[in-house]
Amino acid sequence: MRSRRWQLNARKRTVLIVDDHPLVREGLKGVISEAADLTVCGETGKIREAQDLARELNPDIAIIDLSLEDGNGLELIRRLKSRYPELRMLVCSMRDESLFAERAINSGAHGYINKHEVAGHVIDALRQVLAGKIYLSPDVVERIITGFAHQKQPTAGSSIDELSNRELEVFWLIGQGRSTTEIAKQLSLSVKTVETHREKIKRKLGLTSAGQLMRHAVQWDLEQR
Amino acid sequence: MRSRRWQLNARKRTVLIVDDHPLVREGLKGVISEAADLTVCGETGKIREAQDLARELNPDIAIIDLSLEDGNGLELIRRLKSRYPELRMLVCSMRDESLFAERAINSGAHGYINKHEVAGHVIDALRQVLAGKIYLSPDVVERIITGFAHQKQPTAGSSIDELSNRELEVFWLIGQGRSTTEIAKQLSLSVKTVETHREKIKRKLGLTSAGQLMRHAVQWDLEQR
DNA sequence: CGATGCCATCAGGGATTTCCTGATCTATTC
DNA sequence: GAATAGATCAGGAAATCCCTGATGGCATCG
Repeated sequence: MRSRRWQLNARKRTVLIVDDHPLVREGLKGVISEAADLTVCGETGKIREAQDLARELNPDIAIIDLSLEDGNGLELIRRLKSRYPELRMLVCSMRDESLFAERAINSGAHGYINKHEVAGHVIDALRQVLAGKIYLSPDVVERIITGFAHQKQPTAGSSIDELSNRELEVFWLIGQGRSTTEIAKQLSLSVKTVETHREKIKRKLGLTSAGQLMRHAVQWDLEQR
Repeated sequence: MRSRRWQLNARKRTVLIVDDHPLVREGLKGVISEAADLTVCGETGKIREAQDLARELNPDIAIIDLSLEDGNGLELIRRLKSRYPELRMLVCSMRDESLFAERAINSGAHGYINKHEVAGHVIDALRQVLAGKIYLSPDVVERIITGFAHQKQPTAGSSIDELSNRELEVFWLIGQGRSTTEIAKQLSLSVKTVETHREKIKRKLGLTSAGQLMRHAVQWDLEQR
């Protein structure tokens, strides 16, 4: 078996699991335990515990879900990043939106994989991230690419940062559930202008329909706590 | 003679896992494999496959998630119930609303447990359901009881459990960002029918526009972690 | 300076969705 | 068996979506 090599020459890399679903943790443990070069050193579903465990166990990599029992995974990523710059972080979320992937990467994560992906991909993702690379789910990559298709270079900023002030204003109002007419009235604009803003926003965020736009706007709005 | 009757005298009870998260399936397999009286005979994340597997494998019990790749778990429960009345069914959902527990039980399920519960409870739940009992998560029980205590609320509250099963299904799909046409296609319905469902939902929830409906649906969907 | 690019504004027009009303059939309830 | 609720679908006017294109303002850069 080729796995012998790892066992002989290198210690196993340690993985900390942070996910608020016990069954998902169980699944991850099972899958990871089959990899000869990886071992799970700890698990939790809470942000506070995750920080404690990171300190105590000093893992090589953390696999982090975005929705945790006591808060937002993004916040955890930022904290771990600032305190343990060497720690690799792979986000494993059930939300398949690049919206979150970008935010996660920007917050300091090194990869994003969603739970619907075949379990086998997790090992690949972990190894790639441990090797210093960035791992993204194929569909996330596609989404990001279409989102940045019209740009010269993929800047590190979130797509939403690319919105102009006016566009952001419209985006925000969309997130409130306002109709095009209402927005036009509130901003004293023509309905046609608002429609154009919506088109621009969609293009910049790589969205394909009004429904998608609305969904992202609402999510973003709710994310702003 | 041994006290462990099932190990000697009875075959292991077979479990079919229906869940659209590969990692959760993995976790369930791991947990169930530790029970001496239970064995996993099959797994899938799709309604169609679930029906096929139920026919081929004739499991003793199915553990079913409500959100599946190609539709609603409640629908699956109804179909399995009508075709295999002997089949026991335990719902294992990430949605912790008693709303769903009641609907699941009414649709023919024999238990409801949510994924946040400790993995150990799953075995208990499976055994109780196999023994002919109804299993409900403690918090679900509590919710139902308190719900009975409050009984009818003033209609101004506009609650989601006013929605019929079909309406809830549509509401759910709206929250996923699906368009009316997509929903119609997925449910094999006329667009007009879906439109009517949307109208009904709006009326029941006290909403005034498509935007409001979308916003609430997305918000609700996100709350179901 | 002139070219270029981004921004904000608005229009045309066909395709699609929304919104309101009403109809039919079925199942359940009282 | 009448009443109520659910699920299904249709018609038609209003609103919107979506794509394309246009205008003027303002900045930057070579």
